[in-house]
Formats: sequence, C-alpha cells, structure tokens
Amino acid sequence: MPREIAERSDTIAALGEVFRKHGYSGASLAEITERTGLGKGSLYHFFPDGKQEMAEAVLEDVSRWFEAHVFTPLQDPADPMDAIEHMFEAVDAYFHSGERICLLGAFALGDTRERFKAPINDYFTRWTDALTRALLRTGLTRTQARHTAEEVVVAIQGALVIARSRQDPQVFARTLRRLRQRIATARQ
Amino acid sequence: MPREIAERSDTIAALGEVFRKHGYSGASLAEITERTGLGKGSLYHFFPDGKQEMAEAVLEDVSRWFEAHVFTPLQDPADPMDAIEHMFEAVDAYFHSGERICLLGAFALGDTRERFKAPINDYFTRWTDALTRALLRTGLTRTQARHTAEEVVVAIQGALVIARSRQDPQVFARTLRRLRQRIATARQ
DNA sequence: CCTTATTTGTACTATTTGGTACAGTATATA
DNA sequence: TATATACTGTACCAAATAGTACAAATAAGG
Repeated sequence: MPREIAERSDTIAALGEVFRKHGYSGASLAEITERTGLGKGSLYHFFPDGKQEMAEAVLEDVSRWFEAHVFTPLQDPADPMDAIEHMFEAVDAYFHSGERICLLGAFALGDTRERFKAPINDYFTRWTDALTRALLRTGLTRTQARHTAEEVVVAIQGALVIARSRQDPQVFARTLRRLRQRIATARQ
Repeated sequence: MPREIAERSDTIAALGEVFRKHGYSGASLAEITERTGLGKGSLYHFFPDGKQEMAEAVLEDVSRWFEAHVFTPLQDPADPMDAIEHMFEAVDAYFHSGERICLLGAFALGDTRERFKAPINDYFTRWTDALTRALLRTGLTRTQARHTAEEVVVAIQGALVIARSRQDPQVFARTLRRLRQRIATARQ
C-alpha cells in the first residue's frame, strides 16, 4: 500500500480555498486541479463522486474544526464564561478577523443549499445548541439563553456578510466586541 | 417605434428570481430564457452585455426599491421612530418574512463580489447611513447611532443567512422583533 | 400603405464543463 | 524481489456553456 490517505486530507485546505473563492458551480475542475496540484486522475481517485464529494469533504472538515475548537470547548464543565470567551477567540481566528467568509453560510445562500442542506443545518444547529447550553450555565433562563445564542450566531454571520460587502473587516471586530459585552450584561 | 422598453423592465423580476435561485454563475441562459419567456434574440437586444448586464439591472432594481421604500422614508422629517418602524415593515415585506434571501448579500459572499462590488458596497453603505441619521434624530449620540445602525443591518443579513440555513423563517421574525426592542431601549 | 426602427426566433460556434477510461508508475509489505 | 494495491497522467467525450449573426416579423409614424 503506497502513500496513505494523507494526500487526500492535504488537498482539503486547497479545495476549501477554491470553493470559498468561486462558490460551488463557479469552482471549475480546471481551477481545482491547478490549486490542489493534483491531476484529474488523482482527484477522482480520492473523490470518486467528483465535485460533490470534494465539497462534502470540505464542509465536513469545517464542521470537525468547529466541533473540536468551538462546540466541544463550549461544553467544558469549567467556567462557562471562559468557554464563551474561548469561542470568540476561535471564531476570530478562524474567520481571519472578518477577512474570510463562512463557507456554510455562503453555501446556504447559493444554489447549493438544497444539495448540502444537511451539513449546513447541522453546523448552525450544533453551534446554537452548544452556545445555548453554555449560556444556561451562566445563569440565564432557558428562553434568554436560546435567544441570546441565536442573536450571537446571527450577528457573526451577518458581520461576515457586511464585512465582505463593504470590504471592511472592522465590522467583524466591532461585532465580536459588541457581542462579548452583550453577553456580559445579559447575565445581570 | 414599436413596443417601449416596458418589456425590459418586465423581465427584471424574473431575472431576479433566477439569480436568487441559482446565483450568478449558476444561472444559465437556458434557465433565463425559460423563466423570462424571452428568446436569446430579445435578451441580447435588451441586455447587449449579456448576463453581466442582466445582473446589474437586477441589482439596480433592488437598490431603487430600497431607496424608495426604505432609505428615503428613513429621512422623513416627521417622527424618526415612525420612519424606523416603517423600515422594519418594508424589510419584512421585501424578504417575505425571511423566506427570501438578499441578492446583494448573496452576491457579496460569492464569486460575484469583485464583479459587482460597487453596487453591493453602495447598497449597504446607504442603508447604514440612512439608519444612522434617523437614529441620530431620535436622540442617540453619533457613536451610538452608528453602532446601532450597523448592528441592525448586520443582524438582518445574518438572520437571512441563518433562516435559510436552518430552513426556519422564524429566525428572521424573532430577529426583527428583537431589533425593534433594541432600538426602543437604546433611546433611554 | 410604406418606410423605418424595434423586436424576435433560429441556427450556429467556439469553448468549457464535469466526468471517464485506462495504461502506466510508484510503493509498501511479505 | 515479487506482487498486490494505491496512485497519477493523458487522451478523450458528450453535453452544456455564453455569446453571435441575421433574416424575418412586428409595429408605429408619416
């Protein structure tokens, strides 16, 4: 058995870049082969179902990253406020302080929503649920926690849209700052 | 001179539907001819620059709608709170209570951002500015007004993303409700 | 009615699309 | 080193792509 599946996972970052830049239908195999450095032969060896499978792999990868760096840490039994602060830092890092878009959000707005509705829905549901539970542990009521969690996830996605629309990543920074404060005051 | 340019403007609604559903690169001329009922001959007669010009026309149309129904009313010299309430109602109507996406936001996240950056940036800038001025007139400080306006526009876009992602338009309704309250309390 | 300009259907094209076929190469294990 | 398996490059394909050319139809103004 030659090279392990390491190669496959190596390509996922490059695939993510391509899909982020061109969207799903806009990402041509020509561009994909160029950016990954893999010929069609290898590409269809690793992803027999073609573009669909490549995009699925990228979405899974993003999901796993958030699961590990955001959702799971949010359930940490220690101080929930620390966990929430950790979420904001991870989110800021992941989205490059507003310069990177959310692939799941972008796919939700595009012609890709139907095709990828399961992973898209899962991602946002798990995020909202994990944050809700953390907020519950800070002392908020169930309703408060649910609404605040939704408000946070909504604002993060909105900030990514506006930051990109106005070509001003500061929107994202301001939004994160506001949300931190929003949670701090909601606890009183 | 035969038929006026009425036909051209008639097609814009249909074009909007197609772009909303398939995105820019995903919107094929085949689909466009079908949904507009116009053959390629007519299409390229009205839009000599093809898809690019069709999309530009749609974006302009959206912009004009918001100018007339949202931005201008926000400057109404009467009670600014009435103007803001009017904005929320117009927005709720335009986005079909969260079932319709924002074409400008979707284009901002896609491979179309560069191509249409001017209209995209204009749209969100004018919206934020108009709302800022209205909030100023309710008695907020300049900083408060600017931040609150940004928060509102961000939340509306975010709500559209999440509503579509989770296939739950209620997110949009809840967000609008929360924003109204947010503005009401910000004034004290 | 006749001229002029606008509108439209049809046939066409050059290019790109995603995907396949498959022979050949590399490589790890036994 | 033999062999089974994993990988990859190349040539290929049918379908779809955006866009063009242009003759025919339509409609209004004089």
